[in-house]
Amino acid sequence: MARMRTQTYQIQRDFILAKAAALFAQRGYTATSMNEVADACGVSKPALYHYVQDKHDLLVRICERHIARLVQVVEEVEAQGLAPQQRVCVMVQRFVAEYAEAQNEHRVLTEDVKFLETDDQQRVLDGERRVVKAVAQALSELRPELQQAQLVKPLTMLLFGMINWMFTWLRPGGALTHAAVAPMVTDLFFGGIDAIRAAERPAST
Amino acid sequence: MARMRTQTYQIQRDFILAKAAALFAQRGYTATSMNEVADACGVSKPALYHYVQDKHDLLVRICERHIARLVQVVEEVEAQGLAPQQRVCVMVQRFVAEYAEAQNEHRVLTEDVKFLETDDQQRVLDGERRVVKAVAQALSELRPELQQAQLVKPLTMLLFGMINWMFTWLRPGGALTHAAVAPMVTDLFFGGIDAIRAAERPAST
DNA sequence: CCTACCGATCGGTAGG
DNA sequence: CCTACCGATCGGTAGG
Repeated sequence: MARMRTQTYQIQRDFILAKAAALFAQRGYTATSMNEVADACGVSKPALYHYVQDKHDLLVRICERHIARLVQVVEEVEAQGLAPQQRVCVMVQRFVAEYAEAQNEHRVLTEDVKFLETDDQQRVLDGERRVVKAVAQALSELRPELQQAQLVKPLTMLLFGMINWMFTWLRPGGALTHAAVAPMVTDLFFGGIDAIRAAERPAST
Repeated sequence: MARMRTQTYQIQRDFILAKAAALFAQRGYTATSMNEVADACGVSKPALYHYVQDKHDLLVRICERHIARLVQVVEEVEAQGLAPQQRVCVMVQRFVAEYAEAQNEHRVLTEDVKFLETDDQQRVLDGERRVVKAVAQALSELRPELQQAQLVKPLTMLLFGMINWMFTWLRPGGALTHAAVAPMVTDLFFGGIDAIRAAERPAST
C-alpha cells in the first residue's frame, strides 16, 4: 500500500535524523561527512539521499523538529492555565525532560545553528524566542516590578542558562537525573529572585 | 636584536590567534579554512604556517591560553584569602570579566573543544576542572550540609550554566553589560541556595 | 540502489 | 648560513 510505504519512509527518515543528530552532536556538523551518516544508518549514500535532500536538509530537519517540540510544550503548558510561578516550574520540568530524551538534538540546536541558512536559522530563532517569551511572560506576571526594572529578560536568560548548560555536565545514566535537577533549578531561581535588588538593574536606555 | 625579533614574533602570533578565534567562534573550527585565517590576518598562508604548526595547533593555543587565564584568576582570588561567599562572588565577577574581553575564545573553548586531540583535550579539561573545583570548594566551606547532601557539584554547575550561557544572549555593546550581570548571578544564586531542600537531593549512591 | 565518478576546495608544503 | 616570507601547486578528500 502507498500508506504503508509512506509510513515506512517516515520511520526510516526519523531513524536517519536520529543517527545524524548523534553524529553531529559528537563530531560537529561540518566535520561529519555524509558517508559517515550513511554508514551509521547502514545504508548507501545514494539511499541516504533518498530520504534527505542534502546535508543541509538534515540539519534543518533536526533543528526544526527539536524546537517545534519545545514550542509545543510551551503551548500545552500555557493551555493549562496555571499560576505564573507554577507555570514556570512546569515548563522548566518539561523542557528538561525534552532535553533528556533528545540530548543529541539539543546539542545540535545549540552548537550547529550557525550553519543554517538565513531563512531556516530565522525560523529556528523564532521558535526559541517563542519559548523564552513564555517564561518571561510568566515572570512579568509574577513580579511586575522586575518588568519595570528591565530585569525580566536577563533573569529569564539566567534561568535558561542553568538548564541549557546541563548537557555539558549531566551524564546520561548517572546517579543524578535530569528530572532531579529541574526542581533544584526552579527552587534556586524563585528563592533567589528576591535577592536581586533594584540597585543592580542595568542602566535605563 | 634577537630579543626584538622574538617579541615581534610573539605579537604577530597573538594577533593571529585572536583573528583565528574570531573566525572559529563565528563559523566553527572545521568550517574555517586556513586560507580564511591567513586572509583575515593579512598574511600569506606560508607566512601563517611560520607562526603556527598547523590548524590544530591554532585551536590548542586558543583554548589553552583562555583556560590558563581562568585558572590564573582562580589562583589569584584564592590567594586573597576571602571568606567563601565573597570568594565565589569575586570569582564570578572575574570570570565574567574574562568572558567579556575574550568572547571569541570563550565560544571556541565551549564549542570546539571536541576537535582537540585526546592529550590536548585532557589538559584543557583539567583546567576546567580546576576552575569548577575552586567554586565547589568555596561552596562546601560555606554550607557543609550541601556537601553532605551531594548538592555542591550540581549547584556549582548551575552557577556556571548561568555565566557560561551568557555569550548566547548578552550582545557586546548593548545596554546590559557583563559587569552588570555578574552581581545579579551571585545574588540570585546565594539568595536561592536556602530554597534547595534536602528532600530534593539526588538518590544517594 | 550500487559502483564509479565529477567540480571544488581542503590542509599543508614544494622550490626560489 | 640564517630568517622571513611569496607564488604556485602538491596529494587527498569533501559533498553530491
